[in-house]
Amino acid sequence: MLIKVAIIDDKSSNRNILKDKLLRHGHFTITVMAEDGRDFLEKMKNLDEKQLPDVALMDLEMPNMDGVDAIAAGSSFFPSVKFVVLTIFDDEEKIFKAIKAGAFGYLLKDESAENITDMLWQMHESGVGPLSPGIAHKILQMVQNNELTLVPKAAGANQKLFFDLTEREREILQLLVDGLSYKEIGVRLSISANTAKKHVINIYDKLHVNSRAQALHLAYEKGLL
Amino acid sequence: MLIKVAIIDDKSSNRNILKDKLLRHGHFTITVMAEDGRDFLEKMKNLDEKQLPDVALMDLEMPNMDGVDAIAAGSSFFPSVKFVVLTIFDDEEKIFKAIKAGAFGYLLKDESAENITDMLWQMHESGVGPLSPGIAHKILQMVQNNELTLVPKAAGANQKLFFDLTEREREILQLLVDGLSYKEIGVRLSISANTAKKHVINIYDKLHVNSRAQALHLAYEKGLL
DNA sequence: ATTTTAATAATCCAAAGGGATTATTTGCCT
DNA sequence: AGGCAAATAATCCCTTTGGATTATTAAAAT
Repeated sequence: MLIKVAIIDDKSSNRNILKDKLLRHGHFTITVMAEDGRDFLEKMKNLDEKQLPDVALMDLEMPNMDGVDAIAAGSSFFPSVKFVVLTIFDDEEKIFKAIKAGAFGYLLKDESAENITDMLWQMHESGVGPLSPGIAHKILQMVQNNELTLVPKAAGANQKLFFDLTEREREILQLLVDGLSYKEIGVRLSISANTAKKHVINIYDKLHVNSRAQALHLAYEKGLL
Repeated sequence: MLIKVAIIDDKSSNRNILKDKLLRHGHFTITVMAEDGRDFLEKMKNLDEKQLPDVALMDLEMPNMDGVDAIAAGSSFFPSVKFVVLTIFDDEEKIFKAIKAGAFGYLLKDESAENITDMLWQMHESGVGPLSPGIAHKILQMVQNNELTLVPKAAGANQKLFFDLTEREREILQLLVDGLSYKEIGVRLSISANTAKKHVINIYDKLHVNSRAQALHLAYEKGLL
């Protein structure tokens, strides 16, 4: 089974070199190539499930939309994709932001071709996010320097009592949360946009709201997702 | 030049196996063996400079004085020594405490003999603290789960992690999250609905989305509120 | 067997939302 | 003093939503 990879880098030479490295390894296939974050998200939207990458190798500094923003948006809208930073930058600010945005790993470009492919392969085998040693070290130092500190996790009894939504309605609510329009919901579920709309209005009725935003608010606040 | 190593572990079999592994590698010599933290500090006091270890491989759970306390005290009194945790424990609490105490690295005992000696050798060569991949992964997750958070280093420096929203825009995003329409936002902030709308569209621009639902999705997922 | 519920779908209408553009004012930075 | 970013506001245009209503079908409950 080939690992599907997306490559996002503003320099075409970088993209092509990386592509060659990965293809030569034999376990990877490239399904998306993009030259910046905007281009990447654009291309991801028009991708069918089969082509959805397993991994997105993301450069950080890019025009239009940088890597951190692309990871934040991408990891939110495509949660199955593992976003791995691949960059020359190793300053703490960028590392922290990228991780916070949802990066699953952080690799430095001065890593050898073998190391990069190996670490990605390891990630696929073990499910463990790849980190260049220098980055791991930086993170340790951030903790030691009190730049990072432990936050007591708010122990919350997470009870999800639904507002008597039917299964179909919960399914559609989830798509609302994901930001789809009636049309898109229709396509996704193979029903007409009109029917999708009818469901949504029924949901509003049950939740006693009258807009998407309010429905999402409730859904998030009350843990209906 | 041989790397001088201290081994601190309460089980003598562990100590001896580890010692053999390191000696077999050829680049290491063992200058201290101790069976707990207290024993370790005791022996370190009565050591001349020549014998001072470069690295201390420290188990965590030990009688009398555990590894965390030993690292805290040891890294304070012997700052030239790199303390590396070597343990079977990988729970977040222990990881965090050990790092906080001054651990320079954190290795898991299920790592192969070659990996451990290699990583210690790497550490000596590059000055970078060794981390088992599983530990690195745990730390990433801690950051992502908001269990670790960036401490405001310069007081007041308002953290805008990504998307660079202005204060006004964050304020308006919050109102979007609360389900208000342009009109309502206008009334609430004493501005025209048109201006509210302009702000919202600017927010969409920065978040790279094009609907309320998508904006809320990002806001919730990435904690922009 | 019949009633009820859920899912499907369509149509009409008014309101709100999204996008592009242009313009003015304010305060901050150099 | 001049330049620049942010907040304010309006207008035009088109799409999407939200709401109400009606209708058909399949499945579940009574």
